[in-house]
Amino acid sequence: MSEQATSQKLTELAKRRGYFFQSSSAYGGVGGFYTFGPQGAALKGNLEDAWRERFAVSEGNMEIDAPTIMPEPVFESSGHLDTFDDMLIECPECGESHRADHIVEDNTEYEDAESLPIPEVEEIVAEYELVCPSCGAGLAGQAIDDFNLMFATNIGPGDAQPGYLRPETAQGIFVEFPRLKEYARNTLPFGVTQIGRAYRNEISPRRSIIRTREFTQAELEYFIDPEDEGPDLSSVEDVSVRLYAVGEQQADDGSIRETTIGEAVADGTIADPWVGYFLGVSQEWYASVGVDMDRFRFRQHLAGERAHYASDCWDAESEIDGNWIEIAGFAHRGDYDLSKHAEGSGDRFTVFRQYDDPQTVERATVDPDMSYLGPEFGGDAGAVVDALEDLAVSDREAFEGEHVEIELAGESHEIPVEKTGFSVDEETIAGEHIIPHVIEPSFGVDRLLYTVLHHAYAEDEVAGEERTYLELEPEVAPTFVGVFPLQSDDDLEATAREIATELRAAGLSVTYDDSGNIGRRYRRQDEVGTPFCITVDYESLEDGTVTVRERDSTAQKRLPVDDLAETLAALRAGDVAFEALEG
RNA sequence: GCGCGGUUGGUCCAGUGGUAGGACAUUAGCUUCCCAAGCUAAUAGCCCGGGUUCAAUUCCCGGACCGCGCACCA
Repeated sequence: MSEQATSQKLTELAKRRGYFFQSSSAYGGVGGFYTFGPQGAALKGNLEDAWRERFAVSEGNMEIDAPTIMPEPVFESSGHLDTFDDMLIECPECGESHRADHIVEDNTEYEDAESLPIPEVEEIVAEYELVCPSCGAGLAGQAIDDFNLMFATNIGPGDAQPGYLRPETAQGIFVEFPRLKEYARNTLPFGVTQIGRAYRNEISPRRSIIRTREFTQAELEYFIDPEDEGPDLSSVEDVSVRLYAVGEQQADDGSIRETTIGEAVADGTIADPWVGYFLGVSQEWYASVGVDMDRFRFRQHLAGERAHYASDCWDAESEIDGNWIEIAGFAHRGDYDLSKHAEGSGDRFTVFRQYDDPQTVERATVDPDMSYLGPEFGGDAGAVVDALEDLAVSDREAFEGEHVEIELAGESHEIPVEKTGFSVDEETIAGEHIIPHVIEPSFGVDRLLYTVLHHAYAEDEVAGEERTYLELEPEVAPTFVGVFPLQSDDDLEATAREIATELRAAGLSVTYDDSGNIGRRYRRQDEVGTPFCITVDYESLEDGTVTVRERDSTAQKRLPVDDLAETLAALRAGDVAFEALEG
């Protein structure tokens, strides 16, 4: 079976069995939007729960849930208004679209064409007689399209304030930093997670749910002290990883570096130990939810590819149809985001770092007697105070005599020292305000879901009949167990329904099915990836046991109904293997 | 956004200037003591708009959507 065929079969299966499908198709459909069906929504929820458990709960991080619409100034500060705004110019000859700002920068002395207004760029194109990079046709007179990847909207009625649907969830965390740091009791490091939707008005959505206009991200923003030397790597240093670092990419000979997190951090391949830590945690987590590690790697961003503020950046990639797709990004963003929001908002986006040993400094200050300076200098009194303050800092000795001399507008004035309130005090400085740095692991949930389905897709033969099944991990499988009566029979059906009800009460995702023969029902569950099926037969009515059948092996065991909920819960949690069960 | 190809029951496809057929799936009944079996029946479809025509699912034009290539993917 070719990879291409797998992808087509998977899309067909996803539609037929309720994993995902094009939205609004009754109205002709709309590009780049997908609805997750009953199975897909459950799988997505399970993946999000697993992510939350690993990256929020286990790590001791805080989860928040911010709005998807934010006002324009947020995106002015974050840089998205500029960088998500493309100037496209279309060639009248060959019809290809190009970035007008790039053409201008490449062929003229203008260096930052992106920041110029569109009419000006159009003028430059005409003035320099710039041509299409593809076919050489002249571009003068062609209109430049302003294309912003962010969805714009208005907040409130009337002269509403402009807002945008967030193009990434991260800003919802960054803008709330001043409050979030309070919840973290002003101590670094701390992490904040968010699982939510983000929106990008893609020019050309493609390839099923891999590139859509509305998608779900699971992001962690981990705030560290800029001088932080990194985490304890002992829990991840032995994790084997496949790294497609800059060197391998430049060699372009298909090589990949097989190493461990510990080694890669030690030899500097992974520049930042925090990034290394999250790569290790993520790889193990990906494996636990069913990503095939033979079709998984970490790829380092090339210098020209990463954002200017990111010092080291890696993507997690999975292989689909022979292509590598990005399913997560890991970036050291420095203090870029918090600095920008501090600048844009005027709020303080810092944490107070106490020194190990408080520093004591001597400070010379003045506390002038205004009842003297006021009458004496009138409107110039304020300027006199400023001059005294400056002088206290720059020249304490000036205050040693009876009078202190200051210059004001070229004139010299003498002021009695006793009226200046001059004093030298010891002051203790306990620490300083610092802007934390941010490590950002950012996961694409939809692409993960697609990868998990793709990697789970399997075909085999059972008793001479072809079978399609999804080898989903029990922890994330949307339906965990199917319950069937062996055949049409009131007693069997009643017992089977009872068992289904009990298992649901125990918190398991159960489906009941009495339609068609038993084999057909097994195949139905195989195709949606249900890991276990339970069949009630006549023996069950007598001795209280049922057949439990495992999806991947199709092996069966007879197990007592009394322990069923407990046994299944253990199977789901991975505490026990099916082969190891007595029965 | 450009180019090429495509769009017919739930799914995958065939086909036609006189409004359609198969396979699988689904539902009901029969059968069936563990892997898509069999029999009977039922449900269900020509992407949207305009044009040509006595008549358009079919031909033409435009649009939407899907796939692939180019571009884009901070």
